[in-house]
Amino acid sequence: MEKIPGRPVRGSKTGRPIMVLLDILGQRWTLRILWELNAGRLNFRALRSHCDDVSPTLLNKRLKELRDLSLVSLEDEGFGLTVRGEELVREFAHLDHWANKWAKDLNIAE
Amino acid sequence: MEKIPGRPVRGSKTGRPIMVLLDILGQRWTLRILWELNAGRLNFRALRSHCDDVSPTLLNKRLKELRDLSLVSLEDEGFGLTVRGEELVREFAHLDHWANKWAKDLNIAE
DNA sequence: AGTAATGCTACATTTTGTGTAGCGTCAAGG
DNA sequence: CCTTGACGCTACACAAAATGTAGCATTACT
Repeated sequence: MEKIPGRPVRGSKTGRPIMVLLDILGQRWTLRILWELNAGRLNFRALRSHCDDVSPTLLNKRLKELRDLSLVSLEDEGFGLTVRGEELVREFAHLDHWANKWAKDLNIAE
Repeated sequence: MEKIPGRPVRGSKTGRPIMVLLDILGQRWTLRILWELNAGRLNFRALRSHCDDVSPTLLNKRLKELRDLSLVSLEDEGFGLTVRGEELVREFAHLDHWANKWAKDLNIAE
């Protein structure tokens, strides 16, 4: 079934946009794909290798979803984020920095 | 296998913290759990019902991971975010607002 | 015609998630 | 004491999702 805000989603009968979003981002590789595309456009095979050779089956599935949701587009230069996609990634753009700090703290704490 | 920054993860041989993080957040219910706990402490059963009755098997699994990573803690008042967990959620705290705008735009565009 | 690159599909296997029932522990009430 | 109820959590059979490998169809260039 297609995932669209307003439509109920696995894990939420309401279809509240935030729940749809969390459901989508909580699928394997979705976050990673957005992350990799944020660094620049890539064609299918290049994106695949950037994503540690995720299976093409799944990559294609995710790209379809992301394109349906207007977060990713495919143009001559390859796959890339739409304006909306860029906006979304910007919302958690500090994750990289945070993750490094977190990792450092964890190593100390354990 | 345990998920810890520095350790290779499904989808990344390097173990770069950001990759570990994206891998964890990209598991079903992880983002949602953090989101629900961000609104306040909850006990196991309450959290479960907030998460649309996710299976206890999985909820327990996720909570274990999140506790290992010092993002969630269990105290007398129930499960809740640690200081680090709160920090993390803050990194994408604007998602709710963004998701509403996104949903509105999508409905117009389709 | 031959070669190479593109996005993408098929399919058998493995991994992950689901749903229901219920266990073991503990604290309060009768 | 002995139920009763709430707690975190586990067992297990079933279903869904992800993986990995091979390769197809199309386009463009030689």
